[in-house]
Parts: sequence; C-alpha cells; structure tokens
Amino acid sequence: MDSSVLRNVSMFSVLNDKELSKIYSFSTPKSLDKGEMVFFETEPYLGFYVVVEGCIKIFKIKGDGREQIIHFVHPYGTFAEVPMFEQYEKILNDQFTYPANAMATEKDTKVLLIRSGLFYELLRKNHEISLKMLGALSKRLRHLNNYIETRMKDIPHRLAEFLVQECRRSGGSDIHKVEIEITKHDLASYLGTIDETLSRTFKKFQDDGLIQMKGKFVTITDIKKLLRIAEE
Amino acid sequence: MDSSVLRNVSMFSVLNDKELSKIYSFSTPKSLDKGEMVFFETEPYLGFYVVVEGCIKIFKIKGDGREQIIHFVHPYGTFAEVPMFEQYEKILNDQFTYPANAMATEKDTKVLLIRSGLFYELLRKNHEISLKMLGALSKRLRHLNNYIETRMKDIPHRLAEFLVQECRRSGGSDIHKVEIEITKHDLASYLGTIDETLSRTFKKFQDDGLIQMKGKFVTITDIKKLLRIAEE
DNA sequence: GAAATGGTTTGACTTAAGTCAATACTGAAG
DNA sequence: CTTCAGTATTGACTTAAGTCAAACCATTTC
Repeated sequence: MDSSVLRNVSMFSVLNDKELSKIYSFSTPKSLDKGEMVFFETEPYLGFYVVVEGCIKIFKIKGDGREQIIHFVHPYGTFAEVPMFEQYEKILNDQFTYPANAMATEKDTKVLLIRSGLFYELLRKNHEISLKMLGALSKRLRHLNNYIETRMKDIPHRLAEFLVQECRRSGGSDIHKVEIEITKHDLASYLGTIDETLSRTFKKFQDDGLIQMKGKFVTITDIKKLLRIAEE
Repeated sequence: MDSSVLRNVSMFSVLNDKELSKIYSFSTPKSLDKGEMVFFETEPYLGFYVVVEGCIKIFKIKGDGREQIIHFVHPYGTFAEVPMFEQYEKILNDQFTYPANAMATEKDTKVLLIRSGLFYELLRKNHEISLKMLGALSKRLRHLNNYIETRMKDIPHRLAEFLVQECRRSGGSDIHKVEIEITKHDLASYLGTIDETLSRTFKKFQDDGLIQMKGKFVTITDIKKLLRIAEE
C-alpha cells in the first residue's frame, strides 16, 4: 500500500502527487478480518477512513441490541468524515466520538485512517478540496434522505426497491439476474428488519411469481410487478 | 426587510456588509400564510431559503398519503441548501428538484429565497464561507443521524425524548413545564406516528404519573422516570 | 351568541412484523 | 469424506401501532 491508492478517491481528484503523499504520510493503514471493528460509536474521533480493499458496514445498535445497517462502503469510498467539521466548529473541543459503528464484512479488508487535524489544515488552505468535500457531504445527505424515505415503507416495498436497484446496477440485460453479495442477515439489517421477515418476504415474492431464488442469485421473473411494488 | 436580516444567519457571519447586500440583491422575499407551500418535492430547484419570521416545516409524504415531518426551521435557520452542491457536481445539469416539501406553519411567515447560481459563484471565490457551509452541512448530517436513531425507537421513547429535550430548552428551572408550540397533529407527524397513538401515549404518561397536561402545557411530574424511558 | 371549523380524544378492531423455538441447509475445516 | 459452525427457513404466537368511526373540545367566523 502506498499513496497511489489515494488517486482513486474521487474527493482527492484535485490534489497533486505531492499533496497525496503528504496525506498518506499522516495516515495509518489497517488490515481487518471479517467481523473486526474499525471503530465503536463510543470511541474518540481520530479521523476519517478510506476503504482500500474489502467492504465496511456502517451501523447502529438499537436499544434492544438489534443492528441497523446504514450503508456499506466499498473500495475508494470514505466514511466518518462528518465529525471533522463539527469538531472545528466548536469552541470547546470536548471529546468527540464517532456517530456510528464500522465493521469489516469481508476477510482481508484494508482501510486507511486519515488523521483529522492535519487533513483539516489542508482543507483550510485548499479551496478546491473544500468544495469537493461539500459535494461529498451533499451526496451523503442525499443518501440519508433516500434512506429515511425507504424506512417509511413496509418491508415488501423495501425489498422490491433493493432488488430493482441491484438489477439496474448489474446492467441493461434482459435477463434480470441479481447476485446478493451480502449475507441475508446483513440484508435484513440493511432493510431494517429481521432474518425471519426477510425470508418470508422473499418466499412470498417467489410464490407470487415475481422472482426465483437459487443460492445467492435471484432471477427476477416479473419485473413489472416488482417495479409496481417498489414504486407504490 | 433588507439585507440586515442576513446578519443573523450564522452561516454568513464571515461576510461583510457589501457581500451581504450582494446576496440580498439576488434574493427574493416571500410572505406566506399558515399552511401555504414554499415548494413541493417535485419542483425544479431554484435556490435555498432563510426563514426571517414564523416557522417552516420540512416534510415528506408517504405512499399512503401520510405526512412525515423531518424538521422545523425557525428564524435565521436555512433549508434546501443541499441540491446546490450536487447540482454543481453533475456534468449534465438535468432538472434538479427539491428533496422534500416545505410549508409555513404560522401566519405571517417570511422567507428569503437565495438563488443558487450566484450564491455558488460567491462560494467558489470565498474560502471562508465554503468552510462555514461544511459546518452547516455537517450539522444537518448530525441531525439526520439522530433522526434515524430516534426512528428506531417506539413511540413512548420518541415522545419521552421530545419532552426531555423541550424541557432542557426551556431552562434549568426545577419546575419542568413545557409548552407544546406546534399542533398535536404536527407533533405526531414529527414523531412518525398518528394523532390517535400520540394521544394515547400522552394519556398513558399522565395515568402513570409522569406528566400532567393542561391545554398546550405539559408539566413533567416525574423527570427521572421520563429520562429512563427516553434513554433506554 | 350560534354555527362552523379545526383540532383532539376514545373505543373497537386489524395488521405488519416482531419473538421464540425448532428445523434445515450450506460451506468451511479437519 | 464427515463434522461442525454459520446461515437461513418455517411455524406458532404476540405486540405495537395503525385504521376506522364517532364523540368531544376549543377556536374562529358570521
């Protein structure tokens, strides 16, 4: 791992090699096994992260111990940027913590911790990157906005939306085949439900002729009906 | 109304009088009666707003027609900034819309529409204000983060949290008396429930001795129990 | 002051989805 | 290849909260 990984981070596209090397020099690489925590919600804030390899899930734990996944971060995506700006807005720098939990969902996950202090100094000097950060935060806001909208719907709606979205991501082929790359448990958690309900909803879709399931693959057999459920 | 109202907007604190006048000169004041829409979710994006007088509720409509209030904006607060940054991030400027609905909740509400195009040009030239915007967006993200957390809880939790929060806002007095300034319907909508359930939850709290209700006022009679419900 | 309107409460009933428990399936490890 | 751990499915039952309807209360309008 070296500073060339940072070239793939869209937020850093306005930076030159020297600047990327500087950021890298005050960063800390971390390797994680599947299931290993990057940080807990209660931990003091050190900086934000870039995913280099593997996948990270960002999640909260409810009062009853259940998990709610907010999003998954894939290579070259970033997470935990927000406290950096709030921290610097505050006059009293009281112990700042992370706003959620982060865990590796794959073996051999690699992330890079970018220390907030020095990064923020860079941001203060470089107008271009602060504008890029505005773009990145606005995308995050858009995602949370959509998330809230989705959470207002019932579980079949949520699953239909997820399937339609995954279908769009895998291309324009006529054969609508989707690979569910995460565990059913994590999918249930992401959709804000429990394993049992997810299982039942998949089965209902299958019994109603909308999909066919084989292992990790879901073939959508009636895209129109599925779209209707997703959009209603 | 003149440009001096902008002096109260914390985001603009780094701007001088000349700059405030310039922003004001490409802005549009609007007066609204109670219940009047500022914008619908489907409308093309023109710019963001500052509340000068009165109150605005930002809300979404669910598939079944029910309303979900995301937040209320009071004087000198801003709303609808986010699309501005996304718009400029896109290469193709396809018709951008507002991400939610906005409506006046009080008579004689006054807002100021700040046009996005010229404002963004100002932002590109003034590093200080782009850093201020980063702070503002991060606060918005923090609010949505807390909102998602709250939405994971059941209705008694949500109401208890709301009451505790309102109690804290009205000062450190030993007598915990809260004025509910919005309609019970809007409160239900904000807490993600319906009038009936809100009414029942208030009544249960009252029957259990946690609160006493008189018109728009709620006196908290057992703050410890209420805190326990809020925090559990 | 009476009527209309808007806001709120209450009761009976229904429903989506969660809880708990047991069983089945799949892939990895030895 | 067998065993085991992790993952997923299924059934019976429960619950939080929503739906529908009616009644009540408070404020505004004429």
